[in-house]
Amino acid sequence: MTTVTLAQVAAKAGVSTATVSMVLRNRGRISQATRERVLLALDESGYVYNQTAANLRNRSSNQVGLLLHDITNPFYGEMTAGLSHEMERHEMLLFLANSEESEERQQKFVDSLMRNSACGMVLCAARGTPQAFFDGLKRRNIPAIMVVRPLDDPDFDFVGTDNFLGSQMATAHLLKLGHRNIAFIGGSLNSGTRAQRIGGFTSKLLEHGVAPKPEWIVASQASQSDGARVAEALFKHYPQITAAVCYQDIVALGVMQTLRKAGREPGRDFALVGFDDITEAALVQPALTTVSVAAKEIGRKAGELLFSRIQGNSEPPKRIILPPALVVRESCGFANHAFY
Amino acid sequence: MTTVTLAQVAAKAGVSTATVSMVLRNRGRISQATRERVLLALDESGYVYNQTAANLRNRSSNQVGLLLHDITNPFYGEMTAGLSHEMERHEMLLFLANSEESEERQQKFVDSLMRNSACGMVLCAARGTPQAFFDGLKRRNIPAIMVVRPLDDPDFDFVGTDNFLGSQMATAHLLKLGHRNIAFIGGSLNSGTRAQRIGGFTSKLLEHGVAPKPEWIVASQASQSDGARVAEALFKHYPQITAAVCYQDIVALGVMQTLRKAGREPGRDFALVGFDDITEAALVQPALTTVSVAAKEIGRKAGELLFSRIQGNSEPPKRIILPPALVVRESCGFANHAFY
DNA sequence: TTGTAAGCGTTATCAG
DNA sequence: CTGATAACGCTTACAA
Repeated sequence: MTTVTLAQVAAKAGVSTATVSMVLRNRGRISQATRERVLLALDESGYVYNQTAANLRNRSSNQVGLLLHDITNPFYGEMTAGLSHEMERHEMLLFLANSEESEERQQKFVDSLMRNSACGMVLCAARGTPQAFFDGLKRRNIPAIMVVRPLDDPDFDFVGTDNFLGSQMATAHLLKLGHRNIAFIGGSLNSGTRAQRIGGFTSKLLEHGVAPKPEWIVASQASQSDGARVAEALFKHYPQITAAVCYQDIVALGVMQTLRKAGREPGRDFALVGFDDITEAALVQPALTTVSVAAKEIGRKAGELLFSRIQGNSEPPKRIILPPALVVRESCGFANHAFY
Repeated sequence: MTTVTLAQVAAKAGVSTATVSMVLRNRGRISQATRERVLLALDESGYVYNQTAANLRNRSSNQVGLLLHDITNPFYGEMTAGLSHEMERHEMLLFLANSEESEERQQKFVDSLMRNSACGMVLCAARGTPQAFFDGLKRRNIPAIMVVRPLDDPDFDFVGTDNFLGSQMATAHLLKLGHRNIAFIGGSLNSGTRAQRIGGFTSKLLEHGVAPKPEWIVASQASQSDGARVAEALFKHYPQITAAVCYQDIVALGVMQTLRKAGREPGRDFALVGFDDITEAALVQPALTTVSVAAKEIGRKAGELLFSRIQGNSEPPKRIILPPALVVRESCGFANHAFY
């Protein structure tokens, strides 16, 4: 496997490397005749452009990183698809890493990106990442967009959704349907996203004169089984609960199981709203009413913003908050008198 | 942002670049004294290794590509996690691309990998990829591991599961339970994976003296709703069917819906086996008996094999076929007298 | 044990 | 419009 170089193509075409380079990149003025000669030589030689050499020379690159904490979560799968699509449009390559919430792996990935002179990155930082990590990133001076997990450092661009508003919409929906005994199920205790969603939940309850009960706000892991487990304990103590806002769709699916096991049919005997609008939400029976946060769109927007930063856009840091939408399906009953 | 180079570190430490390079890579014999001096200079200067320059010089790289057709499919999410983890162990970076079944995007990604001198790749090729694509890949002479979708080209390494055997296990299970009128539901018509699974299905039927009925083998898209739709038509024509092997778990979930709609309870009036063992399989009611294919393990194994190829392992192409396992749950009745 | 210097394959500057 | 040639930052014979 001999690699064909520009010089070899140039020799073959009887021109200089400078000329070949210019033809390749459509720069400068090249006569039609030589251009064709070069193109032919290029074609015949089976030349493959060496991006590494170009990057070294240009002190630049076309590679960006994406750091997630859990790629197996369908939400992040969607987001990755959106970002990947956007990067592809710009002929950029996407490095992927999965921190699995390990701060060490996260740091290693970022270091690796620096060594490989990536030109930017999109991060959904591991839970509990210390400020030092972000400070280090700033010192590096490389475009970095934070996504999904809210961050209070105002120096970074951020793309996410309005958790507060989404949760308010879900809660308002249940209230309009007449529910008063509403629980909030799911999320981990130290999650900022969860804090925002709980904020939306309780504020909307209060707005309607309903006092939030702390005992009815329970955490769970991001899995169907843990959602089911947690809901079981909750409903045993408080059978008067008739509705719930769930932190995530997968948790809502678990809650559905628990309800059925107790002989209560979701959508008839109990109203349930989820969060995320994952694919399964539309497919399950009854179809899950949920707050859609457009994961793909977050990926796309993050990609767009990252690209503009790479291009040199130096406006002050932005916070792009995508509006959530309430997707009314069947899990709160077949009522369709919700106007918001 | 001035980039610190080896030369600058060398100057600072009062040694040559060769010395710094050797210290950095723990090569050659360096006296303890100078090593320490260099380490100090390295530290004080905030030096960042330039992998690009090293790669150019070495005509190598530490970057591999992963091409999928649908990253939003949970199965591939799992697989990606397995591969990513394995690559990380070897300090390699992973490029990700999502072909969305587009042959053009797939080709673009591979070309891009070549330009960036990736040192290997893992591919789950788009459906209907022409042989020319694979031939082109061979000419490139770069380690490439195919995964999941069976390929009849014997020149490539392959990691996947034994669809034939898995399907046989599922079918045998139903036969042992006494079923004779068994359908096969799901998969797209031009899928090689499906062909293998159908092969296992029919061969096992024949082994037990049951003639496979072509009308009872129906295709569907990879969604719960289409599984439901397809099953509905099937059961209307052939109410005598009492069991089914499904191409995928999600299809099986759709079939469950259809059964219930017709007043038949899965696990009691009808026996159902799925394929994939997705998370939902364990959680649905009745829990789905299914063939497990260990997506994460496929990713891990593919990574392992790729790494060995990159290291120069030139044994003939391998086919790593991970053994499927029948996970008996409740959707075929609560019988537990299956011994295989 | 350490230094010198010639590449790796591009790009860009400057002549011609 | 085209050609020489000096970088880009690192590695590695080969010298010293």
